[in-house]
Amino acid sequence: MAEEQINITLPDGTVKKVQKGTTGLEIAQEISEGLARNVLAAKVNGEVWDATRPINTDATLQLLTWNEKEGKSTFWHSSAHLLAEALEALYPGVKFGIGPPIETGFYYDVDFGDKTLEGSELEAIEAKMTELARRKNDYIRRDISKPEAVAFFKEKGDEYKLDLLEGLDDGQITFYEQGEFVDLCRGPHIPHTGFIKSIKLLNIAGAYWRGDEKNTMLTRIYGVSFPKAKELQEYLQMLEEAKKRDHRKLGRELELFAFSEKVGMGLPLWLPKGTLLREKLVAFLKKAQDKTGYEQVITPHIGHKALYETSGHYEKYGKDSFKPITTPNEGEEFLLKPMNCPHHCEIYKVKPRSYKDLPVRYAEFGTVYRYEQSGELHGLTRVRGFTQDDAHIFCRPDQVKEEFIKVIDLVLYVLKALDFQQFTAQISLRDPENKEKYIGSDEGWDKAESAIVEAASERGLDTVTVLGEAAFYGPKLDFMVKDALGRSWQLGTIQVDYQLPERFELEYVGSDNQKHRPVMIHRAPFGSLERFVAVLIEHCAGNFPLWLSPEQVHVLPISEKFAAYAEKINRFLADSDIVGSIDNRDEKIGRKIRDAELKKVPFMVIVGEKEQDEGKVSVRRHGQGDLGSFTPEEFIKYFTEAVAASLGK
RNA sequence: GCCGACGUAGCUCAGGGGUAGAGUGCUUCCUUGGUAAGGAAGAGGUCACGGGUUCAAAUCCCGUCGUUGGCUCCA
Repeated sequence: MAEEQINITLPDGTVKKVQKGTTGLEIAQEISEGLARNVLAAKVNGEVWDATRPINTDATLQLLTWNEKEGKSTFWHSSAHLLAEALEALYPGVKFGIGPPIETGFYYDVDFGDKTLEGSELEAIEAKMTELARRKNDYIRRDISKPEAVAFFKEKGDEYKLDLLEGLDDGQITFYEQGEFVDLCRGPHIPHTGFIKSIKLLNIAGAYWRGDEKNTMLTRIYGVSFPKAKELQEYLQMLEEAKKRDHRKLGRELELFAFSEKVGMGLPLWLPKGTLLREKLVAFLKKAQDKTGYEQVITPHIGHKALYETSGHYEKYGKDSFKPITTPNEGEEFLLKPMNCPHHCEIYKVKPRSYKDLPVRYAEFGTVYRYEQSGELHGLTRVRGFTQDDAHIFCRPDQVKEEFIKVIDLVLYVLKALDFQQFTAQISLRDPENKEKYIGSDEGWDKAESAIVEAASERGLDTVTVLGEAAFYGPKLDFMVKDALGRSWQLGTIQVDYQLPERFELEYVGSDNQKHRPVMIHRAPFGSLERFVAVLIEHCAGNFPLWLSPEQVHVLPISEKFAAYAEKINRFLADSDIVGSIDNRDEKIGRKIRDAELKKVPFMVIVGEKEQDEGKVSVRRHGQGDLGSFTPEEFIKYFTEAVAASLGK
């Protein structure tokens, strides 16, 4: 019987005629053996398939290798199955949750019953995985009926897989099998385990089944794997490098901030250099805000409980917050300020407003306190006391979009000035399935959400939209930036709010002489100074832009004989607003230079006999070395230009 | 808050049932120097805290606190 032929279109446009039922891998073999050895999966008509799955219709085909993102994730997904196989071999009777690939690597959620898995056991599991990988077991896909699948996992006693099966339709269910291990899985997978050459199980964590804290906590094992041993080494080295940028380490080394058990967890202490850095950031933003019509206000650190009851924050967060502060007056309760918006609403209300006054923009570097869960605290990125670069814009409904766009521009200006090239603009909307989590009318929400979407698209932002990430009173546009280890943090945020003006009964008189409700825009370009500084430290590895550096120059006398001249130079620099200090330790110049380099001080000014006689200074730049001899005036000029360059980036 | 790991000198870490060690930093002295570590001496630790086991605990066990990797949360 003549076999049916199908047309396979390759990415370069060539069309191959092959027999129906040919696999991606077989086509790869026709192209070259070398390619076939590296094919992990096949993208058939835009869908990622097993390379070994027969193709039965005309199709476009892209062969996926380690170089493609989908190739990697297929590889890691298969690695997760390999982990499960090893676990089942070593710990018979364990039950499995889910085991997906992640951005880098994979994990598997496992229920070990009463046993706790210790970190020391990971090595043995890795060894078992390697052993199983060497067997080059095929990953075999099998369609299975729902009753059969249910029977299989009932027999096995795996309630998690049964739970997953409940959500699947009969006819859509597939099993994958490699070696002794069978899993409920949509696939796709790599052809066989032999591709997995190098495995590292990184850590153990707890994770709730289906992400719900009411459910059982499973043991999550994170790992990463590679087709070559060298790549694992490189990856581990990259992790080591990333650790060097950790803001917690650099914060200590550069004496920027500290924590104290006695003060309390999550309550950062800003050291002099950190404070200077922070104040420079504040001055920078204030200047930008002054130009765009903001007015600074100051509000107290506590407020009547009733203030937050009005705003709705107390109902939403009261249980899990710092408890109210009581007073000698019976029944009087104040809350430590967890956000500035209610205070700013009250400022808006100090006088009647005309439509001609709007928008008003109240800005405050407002320190707030939130009782974050202890397990959430993390360096400066998640703390219990922090300062928001907050502002609230009160405007007419017809001004919302324009104001929102202006704020986007301000945020982009800030990110650009600090050289954050890579960020994600995330539109955070409410979860339509869980509307009870939010306050206010559908109408207000719809208006707010569309204002954000329109403003973002008008500015051509490349956005991702996430449902369920909105604040309880309104949707947000969040600017996300990654830390050294690739964890995403929200920095800037802009929020449109129709609810608080309602709750605080904010009004303005329109041109029709009627009372109207203004709209509120909450915004913070840094987000919080704490988190921003943390991410900034990791971003620049402690080498701050010159204008921002809390230690711009070290004056290094060759010996104490030149202490007076060094003092004179230092004063000269200080008069030009250069932040500097003299290293007058009894050390050789080589040592002083080394220490200044390690402290990442941008400029070193070296003064000895030669300089003193000539009335000059020798200049050395961090990471660049000797720049030669300058008169003090020449150096100031050079320095000033360098500052301008660091700002203009 | 939950699961795991960790907690020894300011910092980085070694050690480990018989009352503590290195490097670095710090102090003092010598040295007065030329572009990434000069030399010597000294001070500094209830081995996070509280219980328990033991003749004996920094070491083993339990609890607490803190840090940390995740989960959940994030106004």
